[in-house]
Amino acid sequence: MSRPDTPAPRRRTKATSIDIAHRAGVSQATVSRVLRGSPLVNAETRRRVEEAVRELNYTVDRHASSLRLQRSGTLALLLFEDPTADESHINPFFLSMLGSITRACARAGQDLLVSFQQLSDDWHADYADSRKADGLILLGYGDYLSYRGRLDTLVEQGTRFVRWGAVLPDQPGLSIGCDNFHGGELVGAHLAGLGCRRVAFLGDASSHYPEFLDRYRGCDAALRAVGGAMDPALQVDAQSSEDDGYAAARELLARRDGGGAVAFDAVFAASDLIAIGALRAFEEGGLDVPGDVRMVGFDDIPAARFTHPALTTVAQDTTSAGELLVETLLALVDGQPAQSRMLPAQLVVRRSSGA
Amino acid sequence: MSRPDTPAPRRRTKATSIDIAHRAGVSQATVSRVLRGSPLVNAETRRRVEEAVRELNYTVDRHASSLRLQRSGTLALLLFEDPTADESHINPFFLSMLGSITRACARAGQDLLVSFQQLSDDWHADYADSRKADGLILLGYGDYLSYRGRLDTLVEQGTRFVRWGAVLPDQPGLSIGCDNFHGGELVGAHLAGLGCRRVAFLGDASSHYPEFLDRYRGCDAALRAVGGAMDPALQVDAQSSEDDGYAAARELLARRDGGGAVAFDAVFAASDLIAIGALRAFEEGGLDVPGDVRMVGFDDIPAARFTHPALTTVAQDTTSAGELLVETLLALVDGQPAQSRMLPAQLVVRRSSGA
DNA sequence: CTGAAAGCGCTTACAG
DNA sequence: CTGAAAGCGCTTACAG
Repeated sequence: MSRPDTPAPRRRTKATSIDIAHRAGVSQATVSRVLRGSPLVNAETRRRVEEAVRELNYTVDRHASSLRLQRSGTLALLLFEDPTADESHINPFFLSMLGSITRACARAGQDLLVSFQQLSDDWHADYADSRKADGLILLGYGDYLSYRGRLDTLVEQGTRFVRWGAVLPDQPGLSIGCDNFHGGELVGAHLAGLGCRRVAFLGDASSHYPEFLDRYRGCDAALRAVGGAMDPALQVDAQSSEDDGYAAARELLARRDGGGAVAFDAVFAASDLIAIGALRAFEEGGLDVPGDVRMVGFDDIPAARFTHPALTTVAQDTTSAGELLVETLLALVDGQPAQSRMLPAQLVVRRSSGA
Repeated sequence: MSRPDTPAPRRRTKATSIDIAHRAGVSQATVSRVLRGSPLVNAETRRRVEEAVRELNYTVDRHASSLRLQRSGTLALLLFEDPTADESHINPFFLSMLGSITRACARAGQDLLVSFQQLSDDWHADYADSRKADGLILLGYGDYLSYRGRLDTLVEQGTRFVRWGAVLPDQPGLSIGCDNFHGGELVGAHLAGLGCRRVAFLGDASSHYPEFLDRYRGCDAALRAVGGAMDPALQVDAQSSEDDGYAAARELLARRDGGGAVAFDAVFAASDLIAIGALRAFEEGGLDVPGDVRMVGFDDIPAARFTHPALTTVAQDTTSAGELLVETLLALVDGQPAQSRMLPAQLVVRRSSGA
């Protein structure tokens, strides 16, 4: 613990490139060159500067650098939430996207600013305009048609952004998304193979929610291949929460038992959270899964392995998704060509479908 | 789609305060005063400036502002991970902390930089020194003794930081944590009340992992109150993953059936993830929970509701935790008094303890 | 290969 | 109440 007799360092005041320059006996410009890896620096000079940098524990001031470069080295992740969502819970699927995006940013040497937004907030102004971030990653459920206009504004303003969601033909900006149609097909084919023909769908299936709609259509296509089809009487709206799923399943039971008298032998829930809510409603209603009804979800959130019975679902590759989102956004920021992309979906069979 | 005949805006070049000044017919300094809410501005002047700001969709450039103010308005969350952890999965408990911290930052008007770190990385340099953030929030499991030295360095350098974890007496910097000892007591009292006297503990219970150690000791204290005690022969190391829990439970079974011949009537898993792994091991081993063994976890992660049987556990108040972490860190950054704090723990009884 | 200088876009003490 | 000016800490074209 004895102090060596080096001059007492002035704490609190961080070293600047000028301090380094003095110490290394060069100009401040040369320090900057070394730090930015310029090739026009003599090897010995470089060595001296690097030594001083190490001794003073110097790091480039990011604000000064960003101001000068007009580039922040930072990406922002805006996670949109349903304003009705429970304060403390975020859809686990997005949480795992957040994890993979964070990792992808780290690998790409980018910092990541994370923010939860209400769809109603004034987000575009905040991030891109103030140059806090070079580009935006947009993530979240929500009514697509209601925020589409915002995307147009973003494009108009020249903001660089990539969206996670349905990959649609005439869409503003770029999107990375799961191949939801094929995911739906996998579900439909799986259920059809098990003899199901009356597949209920829990989830909005309109152009307001294009991801869900694609899942619905994919399932429909697979049923049609065996002479069946989805029945609109078996579709009940639900957005994304467990409670939505619970309510939707109750509604489905009411239709079956009420005047509607519609029968179903399987349920395709548009998300795992919806499926979990539905599972609860069925358990309360005395319906056995998969005995009486087979159940399939979508997303493969961690909890899907632990539901009772364990949930058959469609996994989206969140690791690749995060990488692709970051990669695509950086291409955009660098003015390089970039395009929307769809990622493969994969069926994960567990007990709830009784396969 | 027809363009109104407004002059074609020059895109790409964001407006600066000088543009606003020209438009409002004032000096650039006055624009800055208005934007920072200075009281020394005439009401009419203020109005004109605000109008120009709106018209040009102006936002203050954060880098310039931060450079001048020597303050970034940004906090950084460093999430440490076990280097051995599965790439794609983060402990759900930390994910929910992340959620609450993000919200707390938003409420406090702070931006949040999120980064995953290995305990071995050179993190302190990166964030505080480069002034990317005004302060750090440190989150994560890991061997406390092995990173303690880093905390000392942080303190020495005058870095502002708050740590989530065990609140220890002689600790460098401030910590916010759950009252782990009391959490353990709740578990011990609950199990004792159900007649258990032989409680196994799955988790490291050394000063390397002070949070787990406190949980262990709390449970021990509660058992002692009824004339029992924890038995070191029933403690098996496990860090935090499900696989650790699985392995630890297997080891426990081996001890019971092998030369050790140690009996147990309950298991207290140091985390829910460990409990979930143990549940799997017991199911494979043909042990019924809670019939043969009662099981209690810690954290109340979302999946705890869905395990089979549903997991009795100790909930930590992540919402308050996030708020307190941010609040405390901001006090530190502002040079105001701040202190370490413990948050209450709450027992959540579900089926796995057979209560 | 290196240095002196301009300038990125702000904020605020200073002078009126 | 307002403006002119200095300066936050960098990066890089320019001139040698």
